[in-house]
Amino acid sequence: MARERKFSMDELFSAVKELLLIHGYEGFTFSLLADRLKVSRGALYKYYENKEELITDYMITELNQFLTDLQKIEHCEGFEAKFDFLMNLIFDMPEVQQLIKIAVQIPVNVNEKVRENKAHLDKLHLEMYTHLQSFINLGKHEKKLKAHIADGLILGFIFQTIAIPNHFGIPHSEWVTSIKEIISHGMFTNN
Amino acid sequence: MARERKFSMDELFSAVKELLLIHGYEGFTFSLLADRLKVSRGALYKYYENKEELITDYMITELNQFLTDLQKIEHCEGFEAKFDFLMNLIFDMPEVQQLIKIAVQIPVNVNEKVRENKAHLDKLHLEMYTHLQSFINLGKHEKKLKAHIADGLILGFIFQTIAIPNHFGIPHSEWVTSIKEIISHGMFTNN
DNA sequence: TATCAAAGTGACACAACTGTCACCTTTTCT
DNA sequence: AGAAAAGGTGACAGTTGTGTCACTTTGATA
Repeated sequence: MARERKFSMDELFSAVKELLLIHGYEGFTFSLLADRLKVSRGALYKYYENKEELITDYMITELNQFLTDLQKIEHCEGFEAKFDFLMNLIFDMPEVQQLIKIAVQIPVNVNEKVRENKAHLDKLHLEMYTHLQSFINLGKHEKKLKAHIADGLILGFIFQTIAIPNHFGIPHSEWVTSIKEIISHGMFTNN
Repeated sequence: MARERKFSMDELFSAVKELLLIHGYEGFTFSLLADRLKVSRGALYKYYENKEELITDYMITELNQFLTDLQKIEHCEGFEAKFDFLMNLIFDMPEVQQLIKIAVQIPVNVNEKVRENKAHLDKLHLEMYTHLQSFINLGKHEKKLKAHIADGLILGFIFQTIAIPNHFGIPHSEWVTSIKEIISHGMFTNN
């Protein structure tokens, strides 16, 4: 016994994502979002008390999605298959890195709900790193990854390179292939 | 015949930089800046009509500095020396990449001054790429850089990797050495 | 078809940022 | 000492965002 909603949760979150990436955390407002969803600003307050709650809620959903996909890395046999899987996964969600950076900016002292959400986010973030850590351990154990390079750098490297802006419009498949090659064997020739 | 200023141009710009990196373009305000400089907001309007003028002006100074330093790459003999020089240069200004991203967000339709500044910035940006382009050409000509990897990707890669956040506090020298190694020869072993 | 709960609206009061300006302060030059 | 010029201040009006709330709309169900 309820009226139909003018926007689905999916539409809401995809609008949040879009606006966050364009305007950044501080530039994101309920007014922008309401306009975008063709709804009055007041309607949004039926669901969230403030933008911090909304954004953290969205981030949790996004990170959960990423983690669910990431779990499937276990189905890949051996380091190289896992590496390929991971690269493709990250290429499908190139914004994850940027969103995590935005998440850090959210103040915690807004209310209890936000504190909870941030804690939840931290948990997910940690879980993500645990998974990736075991991937790196495998790579080093199989002697595929250089042992003397710090794990944190390997991780950071993989995430960061995905976010390289393709200013010159290089075709996607060439782009992906080349990035994989640089990450694996560098941009220098072997002479 | 004038009164002493409460802040130097250097202090102004370094405050702008700091606040920009923390709050992003939309989160940057004259109020924040005035507080930071311990000056009234009105004082800032003696120098700049709005934040767009101020930010673009700052960016021009920053990019000019970077370019001046970059020119010195010509003093290095051969590709490998130039590569080392460039890596060190970028490591000394890891924020350049992030600032350029912010520059893109500045709207052009504020006033004539801002339009001019943006055009100037574009010119400097292009000049920077021209320099780097000839660096890459040299690398490919000396057969040090893989010829089949697009120039735009090589550039993007170098810039982007510098900005990898060192979350785990790996010592700077190890960090730099490892990044150079990955860029040059990848993170895979040669088996 | 009458009811009721969820969804949505628009107005209100408040807070923050913006741009301007009359006025005050400090310094230097004559 | 007095004028001139640049630096600095605080208040004002305007705009945009925030959070709340009484009220209306919608649609399933009893």
